[in-house]
Order: sequence, then C-alpha cells, then structure tokens
Amino acid sequence: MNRNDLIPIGVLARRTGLAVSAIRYYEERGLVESIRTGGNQRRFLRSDIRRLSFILIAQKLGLGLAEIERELASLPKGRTPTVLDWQRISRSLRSEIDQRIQLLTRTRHKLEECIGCGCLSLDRCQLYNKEDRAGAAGPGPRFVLD
Amino acid sequence: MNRNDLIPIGVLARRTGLAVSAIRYYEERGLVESIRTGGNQRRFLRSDIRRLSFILIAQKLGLGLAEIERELASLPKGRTPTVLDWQRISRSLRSEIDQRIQLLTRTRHKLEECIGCGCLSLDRCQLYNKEDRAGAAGPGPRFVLD
DNA sequence: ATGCAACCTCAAGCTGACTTGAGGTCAAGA
DNA sequence: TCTTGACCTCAAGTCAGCTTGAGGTTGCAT
Repeated sequence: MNRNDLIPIGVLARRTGLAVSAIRYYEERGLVESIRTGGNQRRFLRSDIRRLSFILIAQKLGLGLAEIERELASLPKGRTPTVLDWQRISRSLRSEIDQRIQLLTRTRHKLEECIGCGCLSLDRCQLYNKEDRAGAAGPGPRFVLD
Repeated sequence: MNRNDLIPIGVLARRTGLAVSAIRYYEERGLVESIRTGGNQRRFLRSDIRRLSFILIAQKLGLGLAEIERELASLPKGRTPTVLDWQRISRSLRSEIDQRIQLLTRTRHKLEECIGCGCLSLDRCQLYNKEDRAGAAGPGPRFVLD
C-alpha cells in the first residue's frame, strides 16, 4: 500500500464523502483527472483525496466550481500540490471569508439602524438599494450578499 | 393619489427594481397578492412595495423564498404589516445574520489553524468533516456554510 | 378612432451542481 | 464457474429562481 497507490472511484468517494456521481461530474468539469485500467475503470491518485477535500472546503466558503477551477488551475500543471501551494490557496480563501464577514457586519449594522428608527421606508432604506442591485444578479440562485 | 392607491405591476416593478416577470412569479408563489381590473390586469396595493422590498432584503441575507414565505405568513392574514411587525421580523433576520457571522468566524479560525500547522491532512481537518456533511446537502446550489 | 406601450397567459428555457435510470461490463471471492 | 458488487456511459431529471418568447388584449393619450 504505497502512498502513490491508484484508487478506484468508490474508495475516493468513501474517503471524501462525495457521491460517486459527483466525482465523475468533477472529472468531466476538469477538476480532477484519472487514468483508466484495461477494463476502462477510473483510477485516481491518492492525493486526489486532498484535491477533492479542498474543493469541498472552498464550496463551503461559497465559491462556485468555476472559481475553484481557477484556483486549482493556478497550480503548476500536473504537479501534485505541495504544502506551500495549499497554504497560498488557503490564504486566498481566508481573504474571501474576511470579505464575507465584513459584508455581513455592514449589513447587520444597517439593519440595526432600520430597526432603531422604525423608518419603514424600505424603498429608501440603505439595506435595500435599487441602484446597488441594478443589473447585478442575472438568473440563477442569489448568493449571500453577493 | 391616495396612499391606498392601486398600482399596476409595471409601477411596482420600477419602484422595487424587480422585473415584472419576477413579481408575477412571486404572486404565483403566494408571496404577494393582487386584484384584477375589468380587463384582467393586476393591481397591487402601494404597501406591496414594502412587502417586496422586505423580500429583497431577506434574500440578501440568504433566505430562500420558502423561508421568506414562512416569515411573511407569520403576519396576521390580510393585515398590512405594521411597524411592530416589521421590527419583529427584522430582529429575526438579525439573528440570522449573527449566526452566519459566527459560522464564518469559526471557519476562518479553523482555516488559520490549518495554514499554521501546514497539516495537509485535509481528510482529517476540522474544516472539512465528512460526518458534518453526511446527507446534509441534497441537490441544488449550496449556500455559504449552510 | 387609433396607435402603441403596457399588460395578459402559458410553455419552455436557463444556470449550477448534481442525481437518477437504463442498460451493460469488470473483477474478485466462494 | 458463477455470482455479486463495483464500475462504465449517456440521456434525462431535479431544484431554485427566475427569464424569454409567442401570441393575444387593455387602456390611455392624441
């Protein structure tokens, strides 16, 4: 059982908690790669457990797969990520979190004011500013304060 | 131009910044109601501007329409929401925000530790805990730290 | 009276992130 | 050898939150 063992998709699924179908989907999207056995079955690198785990963490932070793809693409191609790589990416995630916290804090502040003054003129309220939203969203789900 | 004027959907759209189609969709979902003119056109209450604005704010906080529906349903039926109603709901929104901030803060903390120790054993990392996620998500978009 | 913007309905489409199903193959133990 | 479970592909479905389009009607100003 070498550290460089090739593992089948089911094992990868069990180790990461992802569904097998999700991993196949990620592969299709180019987030992981695999080689095939003679019988056309996928074999992943053990290090892909880390790679997928990273994806899961980044998702928790609200990043979409496209953004995650970009982060991961910043790694030298084909190279298995090193400690330093992960640290760099993690730091960039941290700043993501920081921004989100700030945004939420500002929002809470505005909400406090709204409650405080009981203004009710929501159409003039800072919290909800028509101009801010103009053409911002597009279709699809709207993410937290984005 | 009375305060109790009935307004057509286009005006409501302009005042809230929503698309006409979105308002119709909200009506279908039961988030707003309208009466019809002889020619089958919708007429809304002026106070629906507030109602829709509230929906927009709640969405910013990451609530889904179903949750918002629940909040709004807590209002005495048919009654135009009063200052007190809005304050009560707003306060419940505030606690939503608080929880989100706390969750983010905890996550950042864990991430700090990860960076600090350079552990890389993400599959054991606190940040990403298989058990935490087990059966939690389901399909559809995943919201921030939800 | 007429023109035209604003309104109507209903069905279908879209994005993101997957899942589900049908129909078939592979691999390892009894 | 046989069986069973893990694997394969491809197409279609799901959910939220809308938008877009086709084809038709209203209502207000001129």
